Amino acid sequence: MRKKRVSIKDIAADLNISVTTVSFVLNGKAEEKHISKQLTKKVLEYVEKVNYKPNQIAQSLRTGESKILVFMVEDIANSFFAKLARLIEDLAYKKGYKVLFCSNDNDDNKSKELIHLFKNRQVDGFIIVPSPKIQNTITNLIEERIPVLLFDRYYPELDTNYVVTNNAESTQKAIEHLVDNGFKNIAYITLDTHQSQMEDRLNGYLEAISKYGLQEISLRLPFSKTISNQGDKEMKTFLESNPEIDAILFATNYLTETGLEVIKRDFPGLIDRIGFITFDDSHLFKTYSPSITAVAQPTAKMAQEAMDIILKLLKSDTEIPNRKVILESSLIIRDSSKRRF
Amino acid sequence: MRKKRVSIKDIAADLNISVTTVSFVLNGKAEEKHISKQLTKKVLEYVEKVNYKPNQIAQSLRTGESKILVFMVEDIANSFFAKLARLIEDLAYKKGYKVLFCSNDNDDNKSKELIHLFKNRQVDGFIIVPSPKIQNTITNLIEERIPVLLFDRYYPELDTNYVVTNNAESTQKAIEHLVDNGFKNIAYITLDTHQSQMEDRLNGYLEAISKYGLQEISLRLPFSKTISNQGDKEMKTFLESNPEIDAILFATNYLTETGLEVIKRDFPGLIDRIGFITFDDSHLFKTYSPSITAVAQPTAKMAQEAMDIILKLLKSDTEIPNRKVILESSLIIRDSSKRRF
DNA sequence: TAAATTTGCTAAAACGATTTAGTAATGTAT
DNA sequence: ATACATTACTAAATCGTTTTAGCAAATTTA
Repeated sequence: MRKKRVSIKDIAADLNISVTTVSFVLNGKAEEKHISKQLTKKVLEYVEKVNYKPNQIAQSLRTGESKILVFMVEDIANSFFAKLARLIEDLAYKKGYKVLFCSNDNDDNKSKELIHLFKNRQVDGFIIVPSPKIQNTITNLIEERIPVLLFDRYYPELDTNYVVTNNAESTQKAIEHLVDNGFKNIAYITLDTHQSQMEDRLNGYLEAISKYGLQEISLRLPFSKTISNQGDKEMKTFLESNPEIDAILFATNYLTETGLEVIKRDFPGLIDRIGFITFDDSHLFKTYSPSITAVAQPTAKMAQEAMDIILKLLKSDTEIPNRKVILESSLIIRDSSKRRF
Repeated sequence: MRKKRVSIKDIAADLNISVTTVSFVLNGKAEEKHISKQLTKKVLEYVEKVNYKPNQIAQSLRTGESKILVFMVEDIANSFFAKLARLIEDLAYKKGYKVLFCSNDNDDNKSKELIHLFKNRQVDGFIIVPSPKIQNTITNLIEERIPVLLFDRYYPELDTNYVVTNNAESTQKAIEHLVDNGFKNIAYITLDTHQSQMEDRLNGYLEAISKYGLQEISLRLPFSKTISNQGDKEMKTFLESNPEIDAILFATNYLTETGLEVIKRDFPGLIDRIGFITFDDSHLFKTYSPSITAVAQPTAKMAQEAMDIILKLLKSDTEIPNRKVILESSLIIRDSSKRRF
């Protein structure tokens, strides 16, 4: 049998006063509600003594606030999202919010289910890395005036708050850098999805390619939930049938992992002859052979902006103009993208 | 103004019946409570029509159950824990539980604060990667009969449920493997903490060393919250002052990251001459140069066992015997630990 | 046909907080 | 002396469920 926790009622009974009084004192309204200094002190001391902590579930039911935020990502095991999760966790706790993380696998049904689940738990707000087509669900949230913020990707046709990075410019810069280093046949390996982050990255690549009058050589892999070895075979045939390739840009981190495997296994020595850039940095890229050039997204800033926005939404009851934040990624240049000879 | 959600009361009013009846129907007790088939059907259909979903906060308040589990780790950004988080998330959701992840930075105060925080939120259970000295807080939880499970590390003096891996045997095997490959001066780089997982790993190393009559060469770095470049300088001087070292075993993943940086930066070529093994595998180790041998903990099994245990605890009101699960890690042998010449 | 049982349903308490709308007692202004 | 304000506090409603206890009508049993 679980020991009964002390409630505000117990305190009131023990002190022979009403729960109202206790509640007022606990909520710092003693003065405003004309509770005498002595009684206030007495209550506070007793509360301290019995180590009373209010039941947050009851508070939530009464106030409608849960002090819980949801951070929904594609996959919390992905290092990019894990990193962000940690940053957001820290910022949220500082403001008295807890964070429920969940992974949607970029799947619409899962996203919707999760959102409904959390609505019923009265979470206070959502930071969402949206799957391809959940505009309606997002719209519903907005109409119900629940704070929502899209993250990492957004819907161009939907007027919402979002925090993303300058994806097009980033790939563009990456390609320019490769061109500067003498690479001419630059391949791009991405996912076959129309989500903004990927479309933007692709557009950046295409624009840069056309700007320099280069050939487009791209591989668009279907999105699959099994992240490991995604597109293994496709990449191999792609590289075999395009032997002119002298540089590759990968659109996201797990594609890069597979890419490195394929290259190292099936094309020995190639890694040291081609230009190689990936989206999303990893600790190990610094010491990899060759060290890997990466587009690093400003995770700390992204988390900070996200929290700023969601907190603002939480505070104001009145409609406030949507904020659309686009942060700059930086190209961390390492050996893999330099002409080496 | 947030649109008011439909409540069980609304439904009762709309159908001109009592909330009790609605509740019974919704909870599948229609038959047991002798609610007629027709009325049951009517209620169900109406509920479906207005898309009613019970308010879980109210349910929690009434039942004392929140359907929320806490998974407290050292750092959710650490790939080992992020991976586990995802596995646990998936298992929990299948059973109707949500998971709150939080990071304690291996700090006792933070751990305690978090635990208190969540107790007030009436979470149903805790899976905890405990910081060095929170035995008392854990004991309190147990005494309050709240389901707890220690994870990744445990307190030998505390009789609790836990899921860990065979750390001592793992490092022992790792050293044996290095010995088999002709390495003789095997260094061990670890954290200066007395937590079980690290003590066990150290003991495994020491036993193996003494078994083969080798010299102990170990570096114990103070634990620090800033994970990046932890012990950078110490490692450098350690390697400089122990030039006889021909192999290194790293006790945990972030030490390995720093280790690789130091070796690649300050001791060019060394990585190809020494034996190198790390605890915790990474995708990139497979294609690293040289590919890195790693002790891989059975994350999927760990998560599964953890959920099994916590679910059992959640179900039974009666005391059940503590389960102490020790799972086997596997040594994934790659080039870095082989004698190469 | 009376008693007992079953059927079909509901009123109201409870979970633990917050908050509105009071009351009684005292103090102040006119 | 009367009206008005202020002080110090509280009763009761409320949030949205679950659950206990119970009632009236219909049905079965004796």
